[in-house]
Amino acid sequence: MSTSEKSGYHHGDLRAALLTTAMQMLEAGESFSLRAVARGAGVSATAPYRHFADRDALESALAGEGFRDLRADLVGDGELPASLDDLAEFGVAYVSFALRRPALFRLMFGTPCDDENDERVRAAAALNELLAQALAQVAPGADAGALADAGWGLAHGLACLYLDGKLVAGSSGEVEARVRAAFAAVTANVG
Amino acid sequence: MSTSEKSGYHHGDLRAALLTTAMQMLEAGESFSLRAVARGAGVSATAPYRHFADRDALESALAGEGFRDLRADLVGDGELPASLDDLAEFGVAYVSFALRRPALFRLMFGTPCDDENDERVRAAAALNELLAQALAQVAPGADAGALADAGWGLAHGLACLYLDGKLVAGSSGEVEARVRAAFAAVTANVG
DNA sequence: AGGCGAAAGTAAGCAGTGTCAACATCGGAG
DNA sequence: CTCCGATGTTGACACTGCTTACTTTCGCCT
Repeated sequence: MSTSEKSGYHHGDLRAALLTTAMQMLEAGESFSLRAVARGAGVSATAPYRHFADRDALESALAGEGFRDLRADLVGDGELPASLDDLAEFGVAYVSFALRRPALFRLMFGTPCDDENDERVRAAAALNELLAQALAQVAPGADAGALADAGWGLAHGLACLYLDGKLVAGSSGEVEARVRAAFAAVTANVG
Repeated sequence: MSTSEKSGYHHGDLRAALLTTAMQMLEAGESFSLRAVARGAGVSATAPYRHFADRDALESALAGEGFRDLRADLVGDGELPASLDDLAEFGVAYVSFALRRPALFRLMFGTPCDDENDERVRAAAALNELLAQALAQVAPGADAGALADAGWGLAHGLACLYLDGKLVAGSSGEVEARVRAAFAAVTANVG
């Protein structure tokens, strides 16, 4: 009870509270409105405008969190992939993230990106760099750029297609298996 | 002037007119509203409800058109790909479609799919089947399913990433080149 | 301590949206 | 010719993002 509800008028840390409730709505349901977020934080409809320029700014902040979380998921055990098999696990983790937090994933990628939000751009760039490093380490000989594009593209594409139900699998275990198979089919003799 | 404006009250072929204006808005700007579409067709705000259950139904119909158009683009010259190089051209065409008609592409894939729209589902399935056929023909020996997943996933992922600006290229020619390179990096020794 | 400016919140309101219910109009089958 | 069902219209409701103007509170300076 350090940074919360001090007086009833001034919230204490509204910005964080708004991000939290917005993220919860994203995880639970699907869409959210600024007004609903404000309501959830127990605050008037226009209060969020003291902390976010507009709806897009809130969404960008959430997307930034999303990129950091995704990066954390990918790098989970703290090691970059050292082999092509490890690379496939990157893909599996990427797709799992998308399926586990679909609304967030859509927010991160589905929206036309306003490239004016520093935090969001930086978080996305960090993710990009992580993938490039991983790829370069796995296949030092090959065309690193093209391979990085392909790796990210494949993971991202599978994530989107499973998310949209364009590709269908019964269980999450089956999804993982098929993602591994797709990576295997393609990395068969690379490097 | 065969199927248009007969009396001023009854439109003649509102459903088609709505789809046309909605598609035009999609091509030109970004988003559209049911009301704006109705306005564009010169009709009251609620008239569309005689032809579409709700906004989603209109969007699904547009998405259906999109899937058919995409299929036509991919199969343009009338031939399925006979080699891996041809397959890369599939990917190039896929990405080009996404970049040429971004709003439509987002509508087709970005929206949580309501799988109750027959037309849309059928159109998407047709596209899926086309890709599977193509892949099976190119690499008859390999794991056809996994390869089809990988091919579609790679094309789709690159399309999304370029569309969102997560991958950046100066000209459309450069995009094409990088898509080809990504496919090449990955299909190097497949089959 | 006290007061004062800025920060953080509220209230009222505008334009726009998706959708519903009730009403108007017209073309075509009987 | 008449009437009925398909097609369009009007009006309204609840909701949204956002602006403007007002109020409350915090914290710093003297």
